[in-house]
Amino acid sequence: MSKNLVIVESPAKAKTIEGYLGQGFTVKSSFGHVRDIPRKGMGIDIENDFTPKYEVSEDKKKVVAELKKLTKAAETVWLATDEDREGEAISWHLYETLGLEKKETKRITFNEITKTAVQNAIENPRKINIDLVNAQQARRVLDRLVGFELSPVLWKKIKPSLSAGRVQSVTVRLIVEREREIRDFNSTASFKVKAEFVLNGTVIKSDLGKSFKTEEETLNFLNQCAASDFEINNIEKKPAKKSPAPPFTTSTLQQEASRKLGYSVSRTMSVAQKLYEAGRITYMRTDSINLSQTARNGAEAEIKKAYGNEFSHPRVFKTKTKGAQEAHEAIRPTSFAVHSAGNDSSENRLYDLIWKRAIASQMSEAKLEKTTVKIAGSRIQELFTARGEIILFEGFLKVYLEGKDDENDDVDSDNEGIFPPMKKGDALSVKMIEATERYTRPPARFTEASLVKKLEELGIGRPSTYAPTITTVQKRGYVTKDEIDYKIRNYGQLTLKNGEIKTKQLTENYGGDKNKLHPTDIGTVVNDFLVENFEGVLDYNFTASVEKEFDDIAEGLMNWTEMIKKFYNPFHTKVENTLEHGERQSGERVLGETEKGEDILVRIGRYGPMAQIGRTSEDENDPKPRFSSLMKNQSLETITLEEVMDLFKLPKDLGSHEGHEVIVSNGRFGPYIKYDEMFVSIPRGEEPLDVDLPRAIELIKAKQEADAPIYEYEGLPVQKGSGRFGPFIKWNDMFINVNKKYDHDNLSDEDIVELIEVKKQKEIDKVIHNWEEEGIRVEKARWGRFNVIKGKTKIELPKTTKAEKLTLEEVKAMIEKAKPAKKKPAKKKPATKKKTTKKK
DNA sequence: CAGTGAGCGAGCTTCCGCTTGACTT
Repeated sequence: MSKNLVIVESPAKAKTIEGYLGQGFTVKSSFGHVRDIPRKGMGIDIENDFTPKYEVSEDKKKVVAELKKLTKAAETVWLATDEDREGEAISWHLYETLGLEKKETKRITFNEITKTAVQNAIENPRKINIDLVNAQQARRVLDRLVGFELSPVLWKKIKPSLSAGRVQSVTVRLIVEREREIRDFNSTASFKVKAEFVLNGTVIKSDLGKSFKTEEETLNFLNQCAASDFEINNIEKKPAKKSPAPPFTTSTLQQEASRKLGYSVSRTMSVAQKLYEAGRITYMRTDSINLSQTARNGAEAEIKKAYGNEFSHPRVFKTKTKGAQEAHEAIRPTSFAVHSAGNDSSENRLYDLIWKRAIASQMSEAKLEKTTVKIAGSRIQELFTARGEIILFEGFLKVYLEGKDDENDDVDSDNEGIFPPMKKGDALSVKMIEATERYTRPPARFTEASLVKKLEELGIGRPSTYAPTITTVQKRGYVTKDEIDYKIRNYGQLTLKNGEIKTKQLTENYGGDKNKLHPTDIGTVVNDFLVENFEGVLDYNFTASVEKEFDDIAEGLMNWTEMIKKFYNPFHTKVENTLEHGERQSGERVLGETEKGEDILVRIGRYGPMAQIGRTSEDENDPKPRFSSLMKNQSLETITLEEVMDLFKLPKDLGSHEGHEVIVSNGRFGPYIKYDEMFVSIPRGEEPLDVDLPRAIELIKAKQEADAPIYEYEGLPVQKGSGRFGPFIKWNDMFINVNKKYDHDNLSDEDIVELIEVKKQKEIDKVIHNWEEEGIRVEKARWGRFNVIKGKTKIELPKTTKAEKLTLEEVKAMIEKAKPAKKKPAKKKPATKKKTTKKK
């Protein structure tokens, strides 16, 4: 047993550091926080100075037990968790749970993992900083109070199981408000003019500073152009510089990987995690843009070697990010000498991006020369402008240029670089002048990455939570990335060529989006409710202002329970008031009424957004209201009366085909055709009301073909398909992923047999118990957990379960206990039976 | 939940941050 036990947060870090410390030191990891407020219940003694009740988290019991054992054997325990608020708290929780009062305990920190930094830390130990710990407790308690008091208000006033919190609710707010900006945006059109001139055989592209409101004005202008002589009016040359961006933080890595590689933020994180575990890059959850001295030296050496001395320009970057805690370095390669790394192409590409960005940050500026040429026409007032840029010295551009989010930028008339020799007064001939009608564009919807950028600017959330937050708001149904259909509009184009003006009418798509975040109806209703009643917490500056107070607590200038009390008292009063007086919210909008005077309205129902004709009345003899779900691409805020009336035209009987009825309807998964026990989805963009019988039969046939078995194995059909996790084959109710190794379109019979056999063996391997006569199985499940399965009932058991030792009796008892919790809809009462066919 | 949109109402849901995990349709 080793004399010294060092505890860090991450196992990969533990491995590295153990190498630096050598004999006499054992380095272990806590895997993050080990203790927390219980998952269920408030877990805070509000009456008693907000004392939090802490317990070792279920999935950390094993880790804690092992650390306890090692602690006993060690002479000195070194708490080497991160140097920020959460890290300090982890150390304190370890101190408390491992019983370190009786031990020689030292707190050490380093914000870079280099040999000198680690050895330095060992020579300069300190004590746990309880002020910093208290700042973390305040953060934790505040988040629990906000989350667990606001959520129940939503359950009562809107819908059960909803959630609210300091971070997620503001995230949703950003998306809801952006959508409203887009909806309310007044798009105006104007004619933008571009021209191509020729000088000594070279084409010069340019554009006009002014745009024209009407076609008439534009035509007039082009007529003047046709009668004009053009000449160079002015030439201006200006030197310019470009500097490299700092190395990556979590947020900027997510943005660039999204722009340049098309990765989602969670994919970026999991690919980066692999590179980190392989020792290729430094820690990927960081808000720092700082590089260690060792790293800067490494970069300098590599730049000089690979590109030459003149390309090297060592730099130290200072963060401007609000609330940055800088417990780690920026994200960089562990060795700059390694130009390429990773086990597959996604790892390769991300590593390449990280390497280039970090290297570029230590390289010289690029030197440019920008040229602006003004061109005048004899019969027009306005000047055309041509711009060019020449690179005099590449500098960092040799390896890397930061991407841009697409902006409202129609200017693509920049010349590639060099203009032909020219002087003021030179005559130009017109190759073409083109005026195109362009609409102003509303702000862009957020992508995952641009949302992360915004959150970081507001100081909301942390590197470790950006990706999970985006998942949460989607999982709660507040936000989706569903495709938004394009609309079509006309625009005009006037072209002057060879002295002749031609007019064209063209069409373009607009308003559609793919992979962009937008709110659902429930997200919008929840947001409006929260903003109206809890403006303080939903304020974009709420986090920033409490962060300031956390800083004061960390400095020892403020008492944490005082701070929480000051927040909680008015907040809690507001919660109580809202519970008592707040109205139930359903996002209801009355769109009109029928001839009989019944309301036609839309609102959120038990199963989502719906339309309704008539109201439920007290009198049982009154007719029941009619209901219909909204289509996926419709929303409460924008649906029209006409669209609502169309909904009630479904289900629609199209007639029959080969002895079976063909019915068009709208369901949980969108519009579909029902035909002989078979459901066929109607493709996106196709109006269900426009589908006629021949089209329906076409779709049915296509589906039958796609579903046709591709093989038969042990008497059961094998089908193929493509789902959320890529291509699969289906056999005997099992989904079997077909990985890239196979050609999914042309699977051979041998491939199919192999895939099935491998899957079958996997299924057998994960079974721990199988009581066949009872129909009960115990199987291995994800995260080291176990599942008890009986028919459709599935109970998840924690990791710590000794699954092998479970007896049938114990398992049966579990199933019994679990049953009442599983709410099963009541059996259909014969009394509510409806007619099976609508037609008489 | 791919025909729904109440029900008597019990008992449930929920936060943010720090880690890794390696399954799912």
